Amino acid sequence: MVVGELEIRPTEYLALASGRPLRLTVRELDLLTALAERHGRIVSREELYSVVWEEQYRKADRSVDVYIARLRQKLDEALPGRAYIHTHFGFGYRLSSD
Amino acid sequence: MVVGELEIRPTEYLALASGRPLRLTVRELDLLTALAERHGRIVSREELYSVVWEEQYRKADRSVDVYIARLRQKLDEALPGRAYIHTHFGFGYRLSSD
DNA sequence: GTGCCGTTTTCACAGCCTCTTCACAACCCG
DNA sequence: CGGGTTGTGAAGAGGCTGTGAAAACGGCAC
Repeated sequence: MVVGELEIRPTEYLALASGRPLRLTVRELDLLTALAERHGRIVSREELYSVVWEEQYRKADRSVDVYIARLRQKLDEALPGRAYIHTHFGFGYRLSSD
Repeated sequence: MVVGELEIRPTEYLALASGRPLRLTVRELDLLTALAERHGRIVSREELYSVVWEEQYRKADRSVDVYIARLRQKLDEALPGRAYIHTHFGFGYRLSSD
């Protein structure tokens, strides 16, 4: 699965940025995978939470936001200046290479 | 849902003008969706308010008017010169492509 | 069991964005 | 004209998001 300079191989628990492996935790990789499977689309917190955490989203839960922040940090370390994860206020997040 | 050069996909939180995504807020998208679902018909403020705000319309509330103005601005940026939202004095608003 | 260590979850606060309301201008119609 | 209706910029309040840090959790070695 490829999005811009990102390549994700969920079956190998592996994510690459410009060919270099990212050091991600399980949750981080699951979240990135969920976004990558839906790249270009806006995905709600509800959908992300239900897919990654495999349980009903409790409103006011901030887990998704916290992990989005961590992914952004790691992606920015690997690929400075690129903005892969976009926030859509009131809707959710979107992964894309532009 | 298509009206002229507008395409609206509420389930994806997305509205396109000539294929390009519009940057809308939640309320703006809800209002545009409500108008699009009724395109070609005159829709009263009461109806728009009850659908989008999900509560009883208080007369003299100007929220609908303010959001119509914002939608017009954003639609005109995306599709200059086109007039999609028409005012029917004393009755309400109507969305159409002519 | 106990201690360690990396991960996950929760909390708190700051900053930002949107929504609502207001005020005044412009407009419509008798 | 005159009175009601609509257009719209601006501002404050409230809600949403970003994020560092603390607390809770869980696996592993001893």
